[in-house]
Amino acid sequence: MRPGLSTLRAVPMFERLDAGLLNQLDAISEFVRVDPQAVLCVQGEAPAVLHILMEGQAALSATASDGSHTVVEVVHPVSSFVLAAVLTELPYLMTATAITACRVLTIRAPALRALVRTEHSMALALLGAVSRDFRAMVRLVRDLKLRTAAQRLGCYLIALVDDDRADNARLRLPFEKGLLAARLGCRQDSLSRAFATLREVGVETHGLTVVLHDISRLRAFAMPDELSDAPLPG
Amino acid sequence: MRPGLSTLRAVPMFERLDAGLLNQLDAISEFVRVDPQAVLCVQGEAPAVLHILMEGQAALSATASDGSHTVVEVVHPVSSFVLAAVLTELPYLMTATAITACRVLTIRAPALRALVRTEHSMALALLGAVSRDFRAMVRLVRDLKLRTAAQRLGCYLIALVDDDRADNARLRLPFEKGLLAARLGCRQDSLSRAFATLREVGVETHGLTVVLHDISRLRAFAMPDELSDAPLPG
DNA sequence: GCGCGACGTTGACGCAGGTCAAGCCAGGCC
DNA sequence: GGCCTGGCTTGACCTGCGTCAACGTCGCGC
Repeated sequence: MRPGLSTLRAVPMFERLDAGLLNQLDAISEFVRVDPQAVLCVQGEAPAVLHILMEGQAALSATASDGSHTVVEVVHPVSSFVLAAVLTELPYLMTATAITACRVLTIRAPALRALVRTEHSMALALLGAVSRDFRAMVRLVRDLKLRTAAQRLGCYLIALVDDDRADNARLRLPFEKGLLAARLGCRQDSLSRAFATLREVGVETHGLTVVLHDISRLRAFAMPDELSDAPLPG
Repeated sequence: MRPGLSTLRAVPMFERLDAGLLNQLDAISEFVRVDPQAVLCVQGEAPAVLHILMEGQAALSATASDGSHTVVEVVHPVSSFVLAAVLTELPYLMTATAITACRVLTIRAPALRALVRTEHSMALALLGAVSRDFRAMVRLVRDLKLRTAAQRLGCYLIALVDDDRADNARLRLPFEKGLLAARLGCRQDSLSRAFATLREVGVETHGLTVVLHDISRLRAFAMPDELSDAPLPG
């Protein structure tokens, strides 16, 4: 099914494009439903389409030749993935799997590349998108090397609080802890231990609801970045 | 000092640009010598210039607010760094330090962004460059999570061998082991142990010269990627 | 020759986090 | 009610690697 202009305009990297271009995009796109556990693309294959996740959650994971694998990123709406592979025409570096039921916008790679080549505004839009993706990866590397799982969890919780000034908050995790663990780059067991560690800095959990009793203490423990590129999606 | 067209053409991402554009680039660039230990840009500052390393080695490192820091990448000629920061106009995520004496091409950020906005071919050139950078970061994350230091070292050594078919080789490390350790994302101590581990799969070292007695065994141990985006620079 | 410093190696130790297994709790179904 | 299943937690254990310290080696200036 064609996505239509309103759907395309809901994609941040396309929001500045004019209607003519959106129509061209519409002509090379499909808007599809995807079942949980479905595989959207496979590491090592040549990129056929650009994916933009509109609803649901997907995991990007890498597999080594001995079969061990790791979740590199959890994608939330609305954001694209495998953009760099599509632009360079090089094989996907990761396998994308739907975690929940998803709605995904797929854009045919060769046609998209043609559009980039002819349309300057499209090139600029994608340039911004890849640059932001790149920075997200740099942050990820930095997080993995400089922070413990408990600190990463702390940063995540702090980012979930709307009010910057509040010193305590009650919030609800947007998804199951297994998925949260993947997002934070650790196993579920370790996430459990991380929550246990955070209890000492005033974090209380009951299922998916979390109470932060002392955000400044939590902040001192987790050392979140002063500034982030973009609001955290979930 | 102005770099001149021949220098600009030596930069892979600029090699396809026409002379007019290169002249415009030349007008907004400087070609500078940098002493070892000099700081090229500082994490958290707004990006003033794009850097392109023409000679020497530089380290990109990230620092947490508690002062701990880590080398994210070692840059080799000829490649740019902090491109994404320049394009998004967001603060540098890393600090760049010259490891050896370097020659660096710097391009003023606002003028470069203006050029990107008006010149389609420039936008395309940078789009390719950021995409490749992005993929390099994905590989880095995957390496950190799926391979041990010894395996990373093994992959590195295998990549240094010119002849794919050879089953043994003698080679010389292109720089000191301390720097190699940074490149592989570990301390020098761990690199030493990694070399010790590789002895069991037929790797012999004498100072900077390394002898690989059984590349297929080494390959089985390190599990290098079948395909790489680009030849390894060093 | 001597001392000295840079580089490199090795051993002892600690910590973060992966793995495995057991246990706990809640919901759904019979 | 009993039972199963799936999410979550906990404990025991192990491994990879960072840290610290000691030591070997090479090259340099004296």
